[in-house]
Amino acid sequence: MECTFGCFLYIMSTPNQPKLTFGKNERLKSRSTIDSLFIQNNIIRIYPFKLVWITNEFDLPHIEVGVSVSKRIFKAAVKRNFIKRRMRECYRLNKMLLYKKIESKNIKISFMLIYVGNNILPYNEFNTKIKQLLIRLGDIIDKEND
RNA sequence: UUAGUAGAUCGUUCUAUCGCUUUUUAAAGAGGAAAGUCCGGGCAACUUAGAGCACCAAGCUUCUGAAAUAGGAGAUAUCUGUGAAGGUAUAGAUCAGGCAGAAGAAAAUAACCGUCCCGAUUUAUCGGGAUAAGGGUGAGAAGGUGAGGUAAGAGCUCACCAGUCAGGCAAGUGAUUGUUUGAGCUGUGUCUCUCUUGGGUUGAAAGACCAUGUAUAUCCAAAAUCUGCGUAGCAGAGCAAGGCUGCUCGCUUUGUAUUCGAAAGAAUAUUUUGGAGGGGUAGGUCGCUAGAGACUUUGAGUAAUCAAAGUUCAAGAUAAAUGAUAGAAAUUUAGCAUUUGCUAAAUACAGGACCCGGCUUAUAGAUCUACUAACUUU
RNA sequence: GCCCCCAUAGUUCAAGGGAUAGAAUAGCAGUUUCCUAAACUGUAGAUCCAGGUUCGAGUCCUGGUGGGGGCA
Repeated sequence: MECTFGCFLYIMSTPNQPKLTFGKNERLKSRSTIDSLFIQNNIIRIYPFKLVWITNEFDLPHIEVGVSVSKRIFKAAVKRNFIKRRMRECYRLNKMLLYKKIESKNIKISFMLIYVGNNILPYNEFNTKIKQLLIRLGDIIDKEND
């Protein structure tokens, strides 16, 4: 509650920023990039998430995100959908953290969020953990490009 | 009132902010099972000269249905339940064939014990025969009870009862039921077998279309070991074949290989370069949502269902949308308090993936109809 | 999404519907040895779950549960 309220204030205070959307072109879809992503195998782990990422050169600063939950751990399709929706929602609300870092660079970052936990955590934990993940990913990309 | 049985229905609602998918830019956006993928169909591709056998499935009657291991209404037998009800089975062969562990004398043309007769002698045993009334076993033991009959017995005979088969009469569309006549016809289960009906295979990752890059079938043209200088040839290196020789080193000739030819050359094959070019990978588009549709009313029918009239149709994603947060209300449960409030908790099973019809399984809670049992009151 | 297969001792595998479900190995106890190993003897341990058919199911039928594989 606290968090969403904060985000809302952030938007109101800086109206020139782009909207917090998460449309079709921001999703990770192509099979070949996913394959190469898992071959490179750059991993960041913060329980209950795992993040696999890769960078490419591109005309604009651009980010592609995919989301995944194992069928082994959660058998019911309802639970899997629920987790994926929450992950997408949390990414959508916090994605400015990453976009700020790569504003001036022509890079395409594509990464995949994988849920590794055994049970469903409450919404606040989702939010804080995904924030941590995005901040750490931004730092790593900064170092590599400088 | 409590506990049940059968059938039918619903399966949280509203507001605000930030988003997602489709597209007509203004709307719409997940179920009764969307699930399991157990049946059946549409649709698509493949195979297609026709027929039969094999194989698989179903098997009481009748109606419905596009069809079905589907549904409705019934029939008979049997099991469960006090009951309302529910489960299961039911084509044919009294006359085809096989099998039935252990137990038991014996599991089907029955003689172990027993009963009876005859003979023998060692006088309490042996041998030969007759006999299914009695005996333990077992899921199942040669229809049951009584009388006659007999050496002893036996459907051997008779009466009654139960069943089977065949015929008649009555009821019913029919399965079947009731009644009557006749035949001494009478063990249980299961499989093979016979008959009738149906079935080609694979599933939207089916299939159709567009097509960048890379490689390449095919066609056309040119060239023929490699490197350097450089476009005339030269130099160097290496390789293959032939010759000299018994063999190696070495020397020498030719230059893509094979065949034809005296030769020039021709044909075929291989490789390279350039051009044309088909299939087709990544990716994309279609298939892809108006259908054996849904709802309401009326009529027919016990019902499944059918007919007519009217109204209405706005999910179409593809690493895969339909959400998140906050607030309010509703329902249930528990506690406090006490008949109306407060507090807390909970609100099931579960998420479309081409579309329909069924079946099966999961499911908090709520509602309606009919019926049953028990208790109470009148 | 569609299609197929499997489930038996701790593990790897057997078992035509028929008596108390078998073998190897691992476990435990004992014998042997100064001790250990090897060897020998004994012992305990199991049909994924729920219904049905049958006189009788590990096996046959139905429905669930779990695991594995294939189709680009």
